[in-house]
Amino acid sequence: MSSILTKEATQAWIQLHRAHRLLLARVEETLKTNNLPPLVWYDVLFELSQVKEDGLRQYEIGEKILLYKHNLSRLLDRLEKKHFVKRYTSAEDARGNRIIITSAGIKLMNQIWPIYRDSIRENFAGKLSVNEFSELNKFLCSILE
Amino acid sequence: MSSILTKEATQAWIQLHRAHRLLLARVEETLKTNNLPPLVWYDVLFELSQVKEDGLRQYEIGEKILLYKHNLSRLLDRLEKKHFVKRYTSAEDARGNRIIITSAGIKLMNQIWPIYRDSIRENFAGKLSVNEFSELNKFLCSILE
DNA sequence: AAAATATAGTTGCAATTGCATATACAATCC
DNA sequence: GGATTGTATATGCAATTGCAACTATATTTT
Repeated sequence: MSSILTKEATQAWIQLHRAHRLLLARVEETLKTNNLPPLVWYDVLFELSQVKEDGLRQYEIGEKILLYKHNLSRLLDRLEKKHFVKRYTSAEDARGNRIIITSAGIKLMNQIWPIYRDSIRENFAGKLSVNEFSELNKFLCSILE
Repeated sequence: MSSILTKEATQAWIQLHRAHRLLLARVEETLKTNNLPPLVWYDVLFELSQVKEDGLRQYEIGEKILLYKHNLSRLLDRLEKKHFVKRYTSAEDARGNRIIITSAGIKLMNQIWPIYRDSIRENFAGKLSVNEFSELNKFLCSILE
């Protein structure tokens, strides 16, 4: 609760948010200029692509990508309207539905990834060594615990 | 341009964004339950409080907190309507204006900070040692270069 | 110095997000 | 097993954000 707030922690806090904002803005800009949808579409499609054919529940996607459930619900509306995902009801729990990615969704993912990847390369991957990224990742994981 | 995208860099990329989203969500939630405005209000007021009495230009604030100019313009509308900041025209450059923080703005900042600080303490400051935060900060600064 | 270009900020409108509440089903309690 | 509480998702509405175009002034070019 009342751990000390050092100068170092404060500085890291500020830089963390600056880094995120700047990097995200650059990726979004690149996607936009390539006529691709916002990054969060990719995030959802990616999570869906990682699982077997019976897909994911909305709340499972929400936990992975950290989005309010009502916003996810409407994001899925948009994705479904464009046929990138499909909702279907499963007997398992009739309150909700399961979401699966369609082949069009996979195709879109494959369109987005090379652009996204280049943006990560250009803005991020060259800035630190492998060991430094490994350290950075370790720190961030500790923070998320 | 085409630096290699290692597993380590990719992992760090993902964790960076997860960490940001989670931490920001927690801070915003805490602010809200304390009937305080969103964090970006604090960001603006803080930047204004760091400078002398003649304030900042909009584009200067924008550079610091990384916000589109049109969104900043309207954020300042809201802040000005509540008398937390004031716009005034300076002879220096008649295209724009300068923004200063009011005493009410300073008061609001001082209300937000203890809550914000507690949230940083609780969700962030205890997770790493001083040296680790220092390293983390160093890495993040390298990324921002 | 007039014309062309760039910069600072604003505004209308559409899309998205946040907030509160609603609906529908599940799980638990008595 | 009926009532209560909890969970999963959806929806109406207001606030915010993103996008494109616009106004006004500065700067640069010729």
